[in-house]
Amino acid sequence: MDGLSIGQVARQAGLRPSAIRYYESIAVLPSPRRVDGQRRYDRTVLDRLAFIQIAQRLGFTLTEIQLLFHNREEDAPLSERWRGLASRKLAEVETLIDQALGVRRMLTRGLRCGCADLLGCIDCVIANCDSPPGPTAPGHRAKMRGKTPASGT
Amino acid sequence: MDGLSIGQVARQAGLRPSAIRYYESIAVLPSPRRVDGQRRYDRTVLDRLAFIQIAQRLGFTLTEIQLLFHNREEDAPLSERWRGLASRKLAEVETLIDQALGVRRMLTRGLRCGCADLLGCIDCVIANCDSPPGPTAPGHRAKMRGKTPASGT
DNA sequence: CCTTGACTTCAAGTCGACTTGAGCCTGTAG
DNA sequence: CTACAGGCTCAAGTCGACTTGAAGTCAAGG
Repeated sequence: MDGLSIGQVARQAGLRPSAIRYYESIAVLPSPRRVDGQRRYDRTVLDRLAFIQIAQRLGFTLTEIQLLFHNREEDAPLSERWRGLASRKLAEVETLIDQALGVRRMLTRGLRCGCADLLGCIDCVIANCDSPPGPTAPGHRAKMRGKTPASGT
Repeated sequence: MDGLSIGQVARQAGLRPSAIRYYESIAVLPSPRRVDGQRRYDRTVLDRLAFIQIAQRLGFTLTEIQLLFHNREEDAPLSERWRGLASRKLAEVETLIDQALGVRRMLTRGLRCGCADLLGCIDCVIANCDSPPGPTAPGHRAKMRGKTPASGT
């Protein structure tokens, strides 16, 4: 058969057909050619979907992803806006990576130390101790505070 | 004043008071003591909130976070369930980090190369080229396929 | 005194990301 | 021929995570 059906694509991407139709409806995926009214995709769509899924996990909204994809449309100064968005997102991804490394540390430590839950572990990890939920090591708290202040009006 | 008001906490955490009340209502935050009917927090709540925000960005749901926090309740074999959840999450965080590194590469390359948008860049990056959206470097596509198949019935 | 601002509760609304359902068409297998 | 597995559209429903609105309490200040 010449091209993938929506079902095949869905299966290979780990999605439901409805999700793919939805992506198309919001222009995150291009509308593919039709054979007899049915969508036919080529394999490159799988790369797109893979990227979309990862980007989503990284906190991109579908709207942002859509912008990343075809910013060329419109009268925008061609790649200019893309670069803006992309570099902003790059920064976000970098801080996300930092934070993820932090959480990884937290979880690894948490699993190694004796805490019964994160409540203990947070203090424990913040205090940089490797040991049980002990009384409390002194003051160097507040470390991973680094969010976007944002959230206007 | 003895303890932080909900407004102060919200401001410092970059949230709205309503979000904090919401967290309390779903038991992600413990119900704090009240003075004259009003909530009074101590500063440790800020650490909790910082953790919550990061965990959310990493894809944890509030429900999961709630479980991470007080798994000690209930008849669960104490830290056992916590460890289960935590190590599952640890694995997720690790693959997330990998993927984030991948996306970072993609964005950096994209910004360095001449592509007008991600459509070009995806191919470009997958093809591992450093150059413009050229005709197409040959066949080594499909690289970053590594998701959880998941998504049952 | 009365307004203002910050707080309270509770119900309902919103937004993003899908899913589900109704009603229809179509190609293949028994 | 009929059944059944897909596919199609479009509208409505769902879920998580909050926000908003209505209606009320309370303390400080002009």
